[in-house]
Amino acid sequence: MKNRQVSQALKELALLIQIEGTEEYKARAYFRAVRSVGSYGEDIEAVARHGELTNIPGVGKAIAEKIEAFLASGSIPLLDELRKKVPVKVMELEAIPGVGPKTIKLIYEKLGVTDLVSLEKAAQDGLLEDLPGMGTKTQLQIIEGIELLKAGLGRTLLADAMEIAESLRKRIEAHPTVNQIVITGSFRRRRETVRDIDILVDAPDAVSVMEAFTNFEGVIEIIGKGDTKSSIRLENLMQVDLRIIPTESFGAGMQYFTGSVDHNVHLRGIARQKGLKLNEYGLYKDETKIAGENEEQIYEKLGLKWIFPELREDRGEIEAAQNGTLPNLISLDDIKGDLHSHTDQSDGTNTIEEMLGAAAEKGYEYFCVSDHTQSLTIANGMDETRLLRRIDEIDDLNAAGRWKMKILKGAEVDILADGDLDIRDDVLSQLDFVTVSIHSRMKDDKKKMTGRVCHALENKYVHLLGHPTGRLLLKRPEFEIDLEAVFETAKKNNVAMELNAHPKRLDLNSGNLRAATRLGIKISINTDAHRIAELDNMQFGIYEARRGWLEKFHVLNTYSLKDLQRLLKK
DNA sequence: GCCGTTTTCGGCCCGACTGTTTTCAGTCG
Repeated sequence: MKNRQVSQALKELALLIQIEGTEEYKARAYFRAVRSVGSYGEDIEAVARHGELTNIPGVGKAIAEKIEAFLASGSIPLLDELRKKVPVKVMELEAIPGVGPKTIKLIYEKLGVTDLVSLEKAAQDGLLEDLPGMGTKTQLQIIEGIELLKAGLGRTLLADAMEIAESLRKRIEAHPTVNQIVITGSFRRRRETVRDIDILVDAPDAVSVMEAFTNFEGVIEIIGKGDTKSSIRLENLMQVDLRIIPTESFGAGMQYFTGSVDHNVHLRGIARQKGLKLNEYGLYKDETKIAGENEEQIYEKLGLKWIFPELREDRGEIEAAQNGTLPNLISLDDIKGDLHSHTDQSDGTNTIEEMLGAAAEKGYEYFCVSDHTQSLTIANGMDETRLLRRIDEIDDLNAAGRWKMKILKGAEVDILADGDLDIRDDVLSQLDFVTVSIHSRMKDDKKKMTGRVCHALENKYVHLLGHPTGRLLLKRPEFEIDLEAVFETAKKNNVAMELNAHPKRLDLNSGNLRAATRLGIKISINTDAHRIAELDNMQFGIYEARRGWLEKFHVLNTYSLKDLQRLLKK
C-alpha cells in the first residue's frame, strides 16, 4: 500500500506551503488530507482506480489530482517546484519536538539551515540564541530534541502502552483526592499504536496530584508543568500528559481529549452551526454551560447519539450518529471460539491438552487447533502423516469428552510459490477448518502475490486466509497484494478473511475490514496463539474489529457451532 | 484547498504552556 508515501508527500507539501506563510488555510486543508489519507486503511491505489479519492474526507478535486500524479509518477509537480524554491528538508526538521514551521522558516532565512545536520551544528555553535524570539533555553531544547529524535522517538504498540498506562493509573488512583481517572487519546480509541498516553483526572487538589505525577519513579524528564496540565517523559521515551478537569466538565474533557482531531473539528463545526461553543470544559450557549459532566450529554445536545471511541476518526460516524445508523459493534462476549492456534506439534510452546484446557476456561463452544504444515520447516511444520495422526488424536479427544467444547481439526497450510498448498487435498478434506497463509517469498511483486493467494483460495477445502497482508506493526509493511482481487475471489469461493488478533499484526486492518464486509465477506477474529497466555490477545482483535465497524453478524466465530458448520459449507 | 439542511462564497477548533517577551508568538494536542 502506498498510503503512507502519499500522506508523507502531502505533508511535505503542507509544510512547505506553511513555511511560505501566505496561505495558512490551504496548508491546513493539506494537513487534514494528510491525516485522513494516513489513517484511511483502504489501499489508496484501489481508491484512485475507482475514481473515489474525493470520498476521502478532506480530499477535493485539487488534492485528488495531486495524489493521482504521485501514484502515476512518484512525484507531484507543485511539490518539486516548492522544493526548488525552499530547498529545506522540512520533514526531518519538523520531526524535532518543539520545532515547527515558523522556526524552520526563521533558521533557514537567517542561518541557511536546511537539514538536521546543519541545525545541530548551528545550535551547538550558539547561533540560534541570538535570533529574534529565541534564546538559550530554546536552543538547548532544540539540541535535546535532536538527541531524542536520534534515540528513536516513535510509536508504541497498544498492548505495550496498555501495560504502562495501567501501572500509571494505579499509581494515580492511589492518590487520596482522585475522584475519576480515564486514559483518553488514541489509547481510548484503541489505535494499533500510540504516540503518547493522555490521562484525564478529576481531583479537587490538582496541585498535589501534579506534584506526585511529575515525581513518579521512571520519569526522566518533566516536559511541562502547569496548573491543569503536565507532561512527562518516561524511560522508554514515551510522553505522558496529565490533565486535571473539574467534575462538572469531566465528560467534556473526555470527549475533547479522546479526539480524534478531525472528529473534534467536525463536532465543533456542528456546535457552531447551532450557535454553540464546544471546548474541553463543556458545551456553551453564550456564557451558559448546557452540557459537560458526561459525554452522552455533549453528543445529545448536538443532536447525536453517543459514539463509541473506536469509531471517532471522522470516517462517517458523525453522520451515522445523526441518522441513527451507528453500527451495533461486536464485543468480546460475542466470541464463541478461536479458529487459529498452535501447539508444540509445530512452533507453539504448550501441548494440545494445555491449550485446550485454557481455551475451555474461556467458555468457548469450539476451538480449532491449526499447526503449521511441512514447508515451514523452521516451525517444524507437519507433513501428511503427522497431520493424519493429529486428526486421529483430536477425534479421540472429542470422543473422550474431557471438555464440553468441540475441538475442530485444523491446520495453517502454507501457500507455496505457485499458489498450490503444501498438503494433499485428500488430507485437507478430512479437516474441519483449513486456514491458508503466506509465510515465504513475501517480496513477490503484486501480480505474483495476488495470483498465489487467489489460486490458493480456489482450493475447495479452504475456509480462511490467515493474516492476509503479512504486516508486522512498527517492523514490516504489508506485502504487495491486490486485496480487491483477493476479496472477489474469496467471495466467489466462500472463503473468510482473518483478523489476526496478535497485537503486532492486527491484520486485516480496520479500513480493509470495512471494505471486505461491504462485499459480504465473513471475518474470523483469531489469536494465532502460540502459547496459553496469547489466547488473551482476542481483546486486541476485538478493538480492531470495532475500529472497522464490525458487528457480530460479520464475524464467523460469533456463530454457534451448528451455524458455523453451515456457513463453512461450500 | 475544502466544504455545505443558515452556504457554491466565506468561513475554517480552541485552549494550555513555554520562552521571550513587557502583551505575545510558537508549538502542541
